[in-house]
Amino acid sequence: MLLAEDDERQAEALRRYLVAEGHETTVVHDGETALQQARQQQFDLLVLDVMMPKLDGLQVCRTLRQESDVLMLMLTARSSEDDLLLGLDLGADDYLTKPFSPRELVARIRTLLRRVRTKPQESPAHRVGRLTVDEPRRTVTVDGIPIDCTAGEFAILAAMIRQPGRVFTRTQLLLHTRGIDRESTGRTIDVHVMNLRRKIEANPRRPQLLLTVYGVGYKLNAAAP
Amino acid sequence: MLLAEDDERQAEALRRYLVAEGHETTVVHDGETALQQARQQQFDLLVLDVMMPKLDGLQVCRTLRQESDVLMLMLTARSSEDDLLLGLDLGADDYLTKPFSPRELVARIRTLLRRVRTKPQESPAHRVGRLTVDEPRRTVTVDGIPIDCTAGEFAILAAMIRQPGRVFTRTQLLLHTRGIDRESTGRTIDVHVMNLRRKIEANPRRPQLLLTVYGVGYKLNAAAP
DNA sequence: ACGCGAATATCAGAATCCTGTCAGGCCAGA
DNA sequence: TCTGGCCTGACAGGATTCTGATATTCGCGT
Repeated sequence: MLLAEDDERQAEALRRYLVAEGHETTVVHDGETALQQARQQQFDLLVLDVMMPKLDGLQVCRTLRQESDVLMLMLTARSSEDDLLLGLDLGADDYLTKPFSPRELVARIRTLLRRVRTKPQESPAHRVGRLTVDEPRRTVTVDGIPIDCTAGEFAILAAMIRQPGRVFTRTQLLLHTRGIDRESTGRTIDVHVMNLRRKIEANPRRPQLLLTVYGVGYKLNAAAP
Repeated sequence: MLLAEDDERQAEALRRYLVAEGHETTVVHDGETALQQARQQQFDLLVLDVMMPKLDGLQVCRTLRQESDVLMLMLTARSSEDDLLLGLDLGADDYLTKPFSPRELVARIRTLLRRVRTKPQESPAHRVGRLTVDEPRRTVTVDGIPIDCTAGEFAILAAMIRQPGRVFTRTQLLLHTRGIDRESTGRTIDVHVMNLRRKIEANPRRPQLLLTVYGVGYKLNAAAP
């Protein structure tokens, strides 16, 4: 779970509450970092304060909703109805007005999570052919043999194995490695892919798993032995 | 959608609001009838007032949650936190305290529905006759046999299969392949179409799928075997 | 049915773009 | 400071796209 709240004291109080409830919680203090983290890691839920430096919660919400279906719960000090409606319309899944009790936050979180958890039974480790990627553990194996991956390499693999077969452009992959939406004319992604192939492919010259889609980007071969 | 609210005046006001939003709405005035209706019909969402005759909203919620995963939104006049927590823990998906504005109700409903609707959205593969085009995967099949396409060829097919039967001019198709508006007097598109026909048509000389519209451009035959 | 001009199909070489790969510099953490 | 990872720019080989020229087909008027 990601908690984005710029008031450090309040953030810490909430974090303890959440951890006590059994939620692994990452805390950030501004919108930009929140966006970056959310793009790099797959959280089960984001708790976003509306008022934050650099990028406010509403902007983070709107931006992320374009890219993902992750659950988002907004916190606001303001109680104006318009803000509330705006938040929900932007794609937030719930909304809480300060001051609120930690118990209520926890209850709403439980409700949101129950809704998604009862639907897709997600297995902890993704698998495609002889390749497995375990996101929580950050481990990669090929034929059961563990592979050492750097952070960037893992981000690319994780993004791709979430939707095997789907084609990702370099820009999309950059989003997952760096979080920031930055244009890059360079060969960054290519280099990462090359390094990955050296690690996971039997013959890096003839990739079986990590395929290139000429003129577009890369994809994982969903139909691999 | 099922609306269970014992105050007839308020029920009618909400019903109008919901209908205006495009929701087919059934109204009942007590918990027993609500339960009965919900068991008979499959609603996309139940809006339950907590205070109702015969069976209150919390009881309806608890009972139904044993039997189904239907979305439930609770309305309550009481604002005590305990009631709120109870409602959510019983399995409600959202909770609204009176007085609330109809706009807020509508916004929350939209949020709840969006979440479930975006879930079973997994088959974005277009199909016309024996041809299928899967955009995220960038795959093309004819009679289930995968076809190799270049980026430009795929762009043309994808554009056309989004609106089968519609005629595209060469200029429009160029826009899809090159992205930018660029004048071309040449035979570029014709060449791509020819290459495509070789790949997807049984007899490229007598196209069945990718038809030419003399003097205008090309189209996909929407009525293909 | 026939012929004519215009539009399209086809071909192959040229021009362009894309990727794989390498080496060097930069940056942050140990 | 040192190390490992990341980014950048350059280059070559290869795939794709474009460009003309030429052949074929179409629409239409006779």
